[in-house]
Amino acid sequence: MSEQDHRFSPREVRLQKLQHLRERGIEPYRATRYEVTALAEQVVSQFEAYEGHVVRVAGRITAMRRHGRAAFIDLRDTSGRIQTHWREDVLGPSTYELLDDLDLGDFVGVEGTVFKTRRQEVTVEAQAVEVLAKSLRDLPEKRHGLTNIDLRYRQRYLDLIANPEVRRVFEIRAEILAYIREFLKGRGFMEVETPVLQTIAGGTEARPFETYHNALGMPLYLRIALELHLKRLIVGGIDRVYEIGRVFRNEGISTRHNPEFTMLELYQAYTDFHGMMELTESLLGGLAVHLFGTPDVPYQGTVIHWAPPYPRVDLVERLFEKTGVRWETIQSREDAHALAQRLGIQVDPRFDRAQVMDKIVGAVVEPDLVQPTFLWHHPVDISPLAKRDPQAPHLAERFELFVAGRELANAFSELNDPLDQRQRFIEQQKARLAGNDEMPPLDEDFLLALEHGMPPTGGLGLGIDRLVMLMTDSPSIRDVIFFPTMRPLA
RNA sequence: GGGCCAUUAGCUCAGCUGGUUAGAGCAUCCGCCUUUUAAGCGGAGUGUCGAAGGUUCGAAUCCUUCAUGGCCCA
Repeated sequence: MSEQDHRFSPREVRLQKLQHLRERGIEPYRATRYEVTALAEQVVSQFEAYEGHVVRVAGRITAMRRHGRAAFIDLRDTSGRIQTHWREDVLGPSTYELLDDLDLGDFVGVEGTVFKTRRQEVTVEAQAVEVLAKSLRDLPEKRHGLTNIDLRYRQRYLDLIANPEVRRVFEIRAEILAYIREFLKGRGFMEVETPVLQTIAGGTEARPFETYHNALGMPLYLRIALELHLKRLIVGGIDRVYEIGRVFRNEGISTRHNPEFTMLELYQAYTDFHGMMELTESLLGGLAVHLFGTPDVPYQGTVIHWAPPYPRVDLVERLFEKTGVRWETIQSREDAHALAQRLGIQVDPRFDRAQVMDKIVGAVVEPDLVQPTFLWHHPVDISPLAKRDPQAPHLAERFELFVAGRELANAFSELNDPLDQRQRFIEQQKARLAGNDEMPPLDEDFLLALEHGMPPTGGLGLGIDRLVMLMTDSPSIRDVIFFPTMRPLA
């Protein structure tokens, strides 16, 4: 290396080192396997068992402390960090000089004897080393890590290297998914996969992404919900069925919204929304205890108590308590906008009655629901797929679960009256024609399935990303999705 | 869509009431160092100050527009 090296970029310096290694007969990308006999964390935590024995460890170099003819080289593998010690008189000058061409970020394998240093650090005294891969780019600075939030999402691998706590969030995410699958298996549910590409994106109200199938010569849409296909499977006799899958909504991006996110939807025949409440409480209470050994989990400064039972709050009654207004007295779009104005709630003037009422509930009822709470008894006119309450036919057998003021789950006694369902779809078409472009088109194929007969069924949808946020104390949905949707760099 | 904020070295950041040649730590490069661990000691270079215009004798700094991102609102 000459004194002119400062004129080269970090990448150019590393390319020169790569070339130098090759000139010495070492090909850093040739190694295909390295027989690892111990993980870093094992050697450290089980030092007594490993002391004096030879181990083979492999990992990324995260620190180099050189002391002339000896050096401490930290390696990081999937389990953690271990220190290795390289001595020129042990390795021989030619091997020891490899250090001149190694950088932070390179992968090496080290074989050597386990010992403890004066400072009582468990260390591998290298007897043989092997270059396993060279890194051509600098890693983020180690003291502060990578804090540029944009880069953390765009180059998540650097975030994972620099900020070890990030990995913990995704480990919990994986554990949550595993627990849900285990729980549902225990209750006799079958996991299925249904189409992502659909000719009609229904099951909720949202703008879909549109694409085009060349061979069929027709537009297709990415699903916005799992609902309508899973109900077809209920019709087909799979009495307990669920899917955990990605759904796509062509809407804004925020700390709570990513255009693609993960939903759990499950359907159980011969039960209703009360059954779904019991299942939801049992699932979530058990999950918290499984993850943390306690049902009390902190979220953004508040402790959430996940243990069942959760309070049931009647939406219409709570709205009346908060505003003095009964939902059924708001008959028109104009009434709804007038109420919003009286309450000082800003709404899009183009909103129809149901959209305005939804906004009002969101503003006056939902923020108070910090501890897990079932908000139930939604009006039928905002619940097009839910059964009517026989005692109050304008209200639906439906609930939404709120936690930390946000909707986490949505469930109902599924509407299985094909004629009522058709009428509700027709109402949606009126709203669609009136300009509400979140309304799905009428789905004749689904109605055909319903007309063949669907048993009484309880259904539940639950936002996995929001659940992971709550369980990992993450303020943004981007903290629980490895690669959130980002505008590409120019 | 609206408001506020941010963008300076590979990374984390200072500098901003306009004023000499834009700084620090980590990382990098050179030299020394065989039990260090934010190793240490000595030396060196970091750069289209997000982009384009404008004001000015003079702009990282002030103004405008744009780009990207963040937070809040819709």
